[in-house]
Amino acid sequence: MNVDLEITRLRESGGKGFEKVFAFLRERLLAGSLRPGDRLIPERDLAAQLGVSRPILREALRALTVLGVVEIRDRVGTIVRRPDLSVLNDFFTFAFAQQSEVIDDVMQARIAIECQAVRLAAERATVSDFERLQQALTRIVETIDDADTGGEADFEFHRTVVMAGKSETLVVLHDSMSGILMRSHRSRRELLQVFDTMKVYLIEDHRRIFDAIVGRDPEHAEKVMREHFAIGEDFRRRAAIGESGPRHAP
Amino acid sequence: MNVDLEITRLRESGGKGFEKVFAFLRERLLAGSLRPGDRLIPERDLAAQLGVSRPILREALRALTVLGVVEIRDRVGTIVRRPDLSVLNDFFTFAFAQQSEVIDDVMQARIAIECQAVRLAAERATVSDFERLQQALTRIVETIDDADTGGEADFEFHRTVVMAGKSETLVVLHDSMSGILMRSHRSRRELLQVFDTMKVYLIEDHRRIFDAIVGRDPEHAEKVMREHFAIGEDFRRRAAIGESGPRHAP
DNA sequence: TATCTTACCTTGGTCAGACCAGAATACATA
DNA sequence: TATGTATTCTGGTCTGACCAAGGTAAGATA
Repeated sequence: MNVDLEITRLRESGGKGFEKVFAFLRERLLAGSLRPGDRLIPERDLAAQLGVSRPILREALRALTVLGVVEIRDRVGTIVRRPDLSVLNDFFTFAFAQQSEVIDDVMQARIAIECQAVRLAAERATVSDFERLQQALTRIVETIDDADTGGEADFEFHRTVVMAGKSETLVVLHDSMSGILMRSHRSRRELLQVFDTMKVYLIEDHRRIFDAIVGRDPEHAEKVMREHFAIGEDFRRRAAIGESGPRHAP
Repeated sequence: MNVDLEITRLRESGGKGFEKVFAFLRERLLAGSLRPGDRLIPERDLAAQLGVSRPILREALRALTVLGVVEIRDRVGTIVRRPDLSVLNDFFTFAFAQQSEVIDDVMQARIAIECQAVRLAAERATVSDFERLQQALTRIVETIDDADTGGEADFEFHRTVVMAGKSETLVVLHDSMSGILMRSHRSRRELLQVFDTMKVYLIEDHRRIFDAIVGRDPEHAEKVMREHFAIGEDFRRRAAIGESGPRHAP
């Protein structure tokens, strides 16, 4: 009954097809009358009830899909999902990719995320996190001479730190920027390897971060992490000076 | 020519219609061959070129629309947009509606952003930033007795701080979370006002943040900001304890 | 009777072609 | 040259259809 009323109001309400259907579903989702795990009625029926064609309904469902609100399972049905923050990944990828010359700016966000995450990690990390960090650290040492795998090991360590912070939001944000940072990193990493002191810096810094986390010292952990970034920035600057022109063609 | 090659690869690539089209457009967008302001070719032509039907293409375009990447203008065409933050508010709305625990987690991200931003602000803030901060501070004092405008003034001050950091990325991220945090803030703010000491805390803390920025002391600025959040968290906790049941009906 | 097969129905995935209304544009006219 | 009109183009939507595979229940088998 309740539903019928809403649908009646839906037909009257402004909006062109897609808009009204999307708004309708959005309301139902937000109001909680559709809860995670629920299965929507078949597309054909739903389309009929909403007074739109199936393609239009599917546009709306697809829109909700990219928002992570529902999941369309082939030959099964449309299931309401508990949205996880991973959909932000898509968005940030787009958002950041288009302002491509702002890598340095994105770096500020990465620093923000990691400094907070390492604090949380120092408080919340479990024994398994310690193990994972230890492994990542080992891998950094092992791959110290290789640019490719070395870069990956570096990122992996930092990612492990963030995950040890147990904040899904921070993890997602961090992952979101990893893509572009990774890309920019790839283009400069050869340069970095020319410095021999780099190796020491890479290994020692990460070990100190690890120690601070294991030592349950958030304050110190952040301090070390911040220094780590500062030194990295310094290396990068020095490398840039050696480089003739930092402009890449798009 | 280049395009043809990609399209050929597209046809071969796995994925079911929608998936491949979405992935294709995504690549073009990310790669930068499609830039903000560009108008896509007509749906009919694009669908034909991609080897899918128009409804499927529209599903993909709709998906990109909710991500804020493109804008479908009726009877005009599909225009590539530079994604703005409003999309994120949509998302956080959904995420929040179904699990209120996210708030606490998002708060960690806000702390991360602001602590980094306040550091940058201490380094980069201009005289006009100082003025804006001063104004925001004044407004906090003026609205100290009103829950509604007081909350806004509070947020405005923090937003001003982030903007003074001159990092576009941090501003974007911060704005993204403002929506959801604002909403949660609204529901608890009455509770906070019961403490008289709150007023002192609110005014003094913000003034100390302001002073640290003006004093060009990043280290201290972050410290004060962090303490500010810690105390706020403490107030919130105490308020929660005073409350009988923190569960809200959905 | 209990279990295994199999045929059928449902459901999402996709397509083709069509119609509409309004924006954009070209063109004819004053 | 300026203006108004006709045509084309574009998104918005609908209809009806076909496919492939998951679910299910009737029927076959042990």
